[in-house]
Amino acid sequence: MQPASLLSRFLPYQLSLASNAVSGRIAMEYRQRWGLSIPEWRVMAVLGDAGAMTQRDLTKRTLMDKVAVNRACKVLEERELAQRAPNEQDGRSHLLELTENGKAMHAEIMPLALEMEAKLFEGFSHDELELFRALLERARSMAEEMSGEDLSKGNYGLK
Amino acid sequence: MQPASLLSRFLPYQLSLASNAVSGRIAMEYRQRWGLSIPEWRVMAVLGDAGAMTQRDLTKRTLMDKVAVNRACKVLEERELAQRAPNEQDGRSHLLELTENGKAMHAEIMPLALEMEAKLFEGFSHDELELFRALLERARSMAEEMSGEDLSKGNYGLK
DNA sequence: ACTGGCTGGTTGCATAAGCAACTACTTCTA
DNA sequence: TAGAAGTAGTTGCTTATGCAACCAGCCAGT
Repeated sequence: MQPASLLSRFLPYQLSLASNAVSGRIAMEYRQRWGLSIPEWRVMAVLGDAGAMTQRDLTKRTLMDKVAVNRACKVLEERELAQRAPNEQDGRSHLLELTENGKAMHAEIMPLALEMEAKLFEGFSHDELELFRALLERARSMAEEMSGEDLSKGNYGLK
Repeated sequence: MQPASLLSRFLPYQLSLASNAVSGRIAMEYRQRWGLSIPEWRVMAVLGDAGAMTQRDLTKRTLMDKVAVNRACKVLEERELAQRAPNEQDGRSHLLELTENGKAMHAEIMPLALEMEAKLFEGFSHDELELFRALLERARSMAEEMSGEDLSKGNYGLK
């Protein structure tokens, strides 16, 4: 029943399982309550937190693919949660910002996010969580450093 | 340049970034060296570790979707890394086992896996790594427990 | 032994996500 | 200031991945 093999002790595997479970749980919550995907949620979180910005800024902030950002923005615009204003500085891009609807949703969304985070990691001390962050950060930087490329998006180095 | 927002402190987000980076790095390695995907690699790891078994056993051991297991097995069989023997106990299934080629590859693959794991997490003590495992395990069980379903495979509760 | 329900495996369909290519605009350089 | 080169955004294509549906073989209860 339980996988008692070498695989189950393999840390990258455990990391993948935990990430999938957590992401899946959160995705389900946002999808059921507000019909938002994770990319859409991330864009809303950043716009609500930092105010109007271009898609380029959003890709930097979220570390998502520019296509993912674009598609998320399109959906948010169609749902009238965000709107695009002309960018005076650069005619190629627009400034994205939350609408009143979007701001209202953002105000509901963030508390739930923090609540879920707290629930998922309850029972661990502040120090343990900081160590956890440090380990995650280190694993990520080691993985990226080993190849010099950004591996977070399915580009398996086979351009 | 750097994302200095609330999002970047959100633990599920950090977890996702780390997992993607690590998985991407490992996937690249296996793909470049042996042309194996992660599901294929996992199946080989389990078969090499625990010997012949059915696809059903493999889904239990790897915690992957049965379709993913099936497709991985099909590829391994076509590449003559694994073969299917009739299952005396149950006419619906077959027993999968590594071929000589498969065993030879397995013998190369596992050391590299452990080496990569060591590299990714070098600089942390044994205790820190055990705590890391515990945190990952806890996050996973909390996420699964919250919904009572298996969320690891993209089923976002919308059956 | 037969029938209904169950389970392992397989296939097809739908969706998500990434890359390449393209357009429109900007910026650099001569 | 004209042309070259670079960049933001967009669209289309390809691949990966999950679920639903299906088939074949197993196993109760009768």
